[in-house]
Amino acid sequence: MTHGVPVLRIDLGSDRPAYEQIVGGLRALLVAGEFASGDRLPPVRQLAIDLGVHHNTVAESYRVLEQEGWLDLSRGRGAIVRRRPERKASPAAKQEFSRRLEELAAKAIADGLPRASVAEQLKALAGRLTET
Amino acid sequence: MTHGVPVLRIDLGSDRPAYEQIVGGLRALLVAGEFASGDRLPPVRQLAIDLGVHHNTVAESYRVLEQEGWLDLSRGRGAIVRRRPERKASPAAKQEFSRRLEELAAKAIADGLPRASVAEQLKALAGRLTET
DNA sequence: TCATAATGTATAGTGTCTATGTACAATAGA
DNA sequence: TCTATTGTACATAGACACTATACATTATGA
Repeated sequence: MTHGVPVLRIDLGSDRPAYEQIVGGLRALLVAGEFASGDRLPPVRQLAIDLGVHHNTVAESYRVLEQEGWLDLSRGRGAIVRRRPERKASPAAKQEFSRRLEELAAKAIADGLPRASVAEQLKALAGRLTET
Repeated sequence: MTHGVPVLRIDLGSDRPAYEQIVGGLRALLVAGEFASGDRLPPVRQLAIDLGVHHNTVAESYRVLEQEGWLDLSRGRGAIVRRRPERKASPAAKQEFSRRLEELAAKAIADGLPRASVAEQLKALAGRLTET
């Protein structure tokens, strides 16, 4: 009955689909190395309760991550984190990232964040990515 | 009959809604100061043809930008860029940006972009935002 | 072993969103 | 005024997001 700290939080009021927020949040944790290979993610029903959504919504998210190679899913056993082979970036992926990044920053500035503040966050993340 | 360079390009194959890509792309241009107050955006039908979508789809995008204060819309006259009062960033906006940024970077890395490359792009954008 | 709980999966239903087709209304320009 | 230009309104089709419910598989422990 481990009901420790929820792995994740989402914004139900957001116009962004819940399953997408879940995928994005978990992927970020996975990329950050927060889970070791063999670790088990919470059961869909448990995470669903924590987040306030239906368990099928969590299941859908898990399936996306399985598709991406992050998870092994099976009934009865759960969602197990997998060692995932590095993949080679497509040129499209790089361009997509570039575009989305620009749009995201523009949105933040449009929302009133000072450019300096946005730049600061960008540099901070860049630093976190290159350290070690 | 000015049919100069298209203002914008979108990816019709993307799972991202076309109108959202249009909004995001135009907003980025607006934030970058590519349009002066009083400039006219292309008529919905013209841009629709350039992008390969229905004119109502472009119209929906224009309406979003009008809602955000970027445009003045009216029949017969077109979509005119407006001077837009700066707004004060809500705490939620800052947190939202932070979260989205992390997820975006994680997605890029998951797609195979080297962390160094992602960091590079982040720093490059930060530089562009702070110059001048 | 066997019953039961735990866990992911399948399917159907409902409401919303996205994009389009078509017709309409307001403005500009000759 | 007449016509072209431009944004708008509304209906429709299809896809999508989320939920309810039942099912299949695996683990657990008596």
